[in-house]
Amino acid sequence: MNAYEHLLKHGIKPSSQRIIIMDYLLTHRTHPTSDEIYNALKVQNPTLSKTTVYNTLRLLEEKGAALNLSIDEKNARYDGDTTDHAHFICTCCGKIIDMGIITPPEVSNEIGCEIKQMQVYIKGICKDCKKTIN
Amino acid sequence: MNAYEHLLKHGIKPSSQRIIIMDYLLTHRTHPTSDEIYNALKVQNPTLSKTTVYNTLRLLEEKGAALNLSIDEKNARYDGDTTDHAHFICTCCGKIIDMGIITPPEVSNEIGCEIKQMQVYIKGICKDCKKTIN
DNA sequence: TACAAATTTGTAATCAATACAACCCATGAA
DNA sequence: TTCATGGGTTGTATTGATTACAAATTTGTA
Repeated sequence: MNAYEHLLKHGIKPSSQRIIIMDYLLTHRTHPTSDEIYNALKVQNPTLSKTTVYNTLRLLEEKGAALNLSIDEKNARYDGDTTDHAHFICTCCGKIIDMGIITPPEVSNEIGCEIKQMQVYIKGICKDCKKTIN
Repeated sequence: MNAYEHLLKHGIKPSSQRIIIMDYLLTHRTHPTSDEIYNALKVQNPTLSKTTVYNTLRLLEEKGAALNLSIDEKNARYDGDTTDHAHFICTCCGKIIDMGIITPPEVSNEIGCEIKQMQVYIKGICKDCKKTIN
C-alpha cells in the first residue's frame, strides 16, 4: 500500500510532508530515529523542518499509522509496520531486529485497564557481535 | 531480602550510597525515575549527588540487580523487582502498573540472537482514567 | 602511616524533544 | 477575483534528562 492511502486510512490529511515521511517509514524498515528521517529527506526536500518531522511522527503514532519504539533509550524510533511483531536490540551494536511472535504474551489484568497496545522488547547480543567478541 | 545482600548477590560492592538506592528500589515499587529517587533520598542524605544516583542505577541495571524501564518516553524508570512481569502505562495519567504474565511471549529467533532479557510493555487507559472520562 | 584504586561529588556540557510565534497555503464565501 | 479563516509548516529559542569530566573523598592493603 502506498503512503497516501495509508494516511487516509488512518484519518490523516495527506500533506506532501506527511506523505514523504510516511513513505519513508513504509520503504525503510530500519526503525529510524526522527533525525535519521529528517536527514534522509532533506536532501530532496531542503525546506523540510525538523519540527515537522517530530509533529508528523507524533501524529502518525496517535492515529495508529506508525509505532513509536522506546526500546532504544537514546532516541525514539519509528516503525511503519504496525502488524504484530517483537523487537530485539543488540546491547553491543545497537541494531534493532524484528522478530516474529509465535505466541503472544497473555497478562493478568485484574485491575481492569483498557489495553490498547502491547509491545515486546528483547535485549541481547546479535549474531554478528557474538562472532566479533569470540 | 535486604539491600545489602541483594547487592552482594549481584556482585556489587555495597557502598552506603548503593545500599540506600537499592533499598529505595526494593521498598518502593513505584517504578521511580532517577530524579524521584534522588529527591527522596537527599532528605536523609544531603550530600548525595545526582550523578551517583545515575551511576548507581546504571550499575544495578548492568549487574541485573534492577530493571531499567523505557516504557515512559520522558524518563528512564527503575524497578527493583526483577522477577518476570509486564508493565502497563496509562497514556492518560502516566501511572505504571505491574501485570502478571500468564503466558510469556514466544518469539521466532531464526537469526540466532542471544536473548538476555525480555520486557512486555502495555499501553492503554487505567480504570481511574476511564471513570473520569466517562 | 602511606599509597593506589575505587567511589562519590559538583559543575559544565550535550542533545533529543518541545514551545512558540511567524509564515505559508488550501479552501470556501462573498 | 478578493478576502478571510484555519490547518500545516518552518525556524529559533528553550527545556530538561542525561552524561562527561576532573577534583575530592573513601576504601583497601601493605
